[in-house]
Amino acid sequence: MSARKFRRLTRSFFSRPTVDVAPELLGKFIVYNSPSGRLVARIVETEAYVGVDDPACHASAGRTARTALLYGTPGLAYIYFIYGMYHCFNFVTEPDGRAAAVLLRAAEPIEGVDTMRLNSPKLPEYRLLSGPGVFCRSFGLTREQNGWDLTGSDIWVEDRGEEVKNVATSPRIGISKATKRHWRFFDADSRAVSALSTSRRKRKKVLA
DNA sequence: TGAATGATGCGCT
DNA sequence: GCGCATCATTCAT
Repeated sequence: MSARKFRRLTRSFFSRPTVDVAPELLGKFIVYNSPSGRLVARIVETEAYVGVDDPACHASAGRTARTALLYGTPGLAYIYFIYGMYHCFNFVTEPDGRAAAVLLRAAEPIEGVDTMRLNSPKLPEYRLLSGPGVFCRSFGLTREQNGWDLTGSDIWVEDRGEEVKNVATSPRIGISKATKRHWRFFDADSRAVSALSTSRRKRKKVLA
């Protein structure tokens, strides 16, 4: 039960090609020592945003004050504000100089469910972290945590030796560019995976 | 049950 | 000004 036996991901894990890092984050556990207690979640859905040549990646618009983080140290958090009310959480990837990141789209609540419920009332437990905006809201992550080191002592990622049996891919969600790239990765056996309501219902039927 | 839309603020042209 | 890596609610069927 001790967290001691779990292997924490180091910076070298993130300092690799983004399309390798994104699927490998599935089944890993993100741990956050939040002000309201320890939060743990199992990652079940990610997306790769691969550098200046990926039209969907923020870095494709060029290096700006906001995107400078993407070009820097891998293993940092890139958190941005979107649609006037939500935040999206990313793991910065690839070596210094290459601007890329992995968006965390969905996870399963493991510890700190009561805190998540306070942040996202009305949601059933399995949907508390189902979607990038909802994940940040339930975890209490905002731009205040932008640039935090994800290999530090406040927030980190653990490999608990669990395999994800069925990794599925699809085009990335909510973007209008580069939709041919199937750079969304998810655990096909998790009901916490985000999706448009239609496909989610179909998924539940298949699983039932 | 599925499609459409309103909320709401900021970064960039 | 416009568009945005979203979500919850409303509306049509």
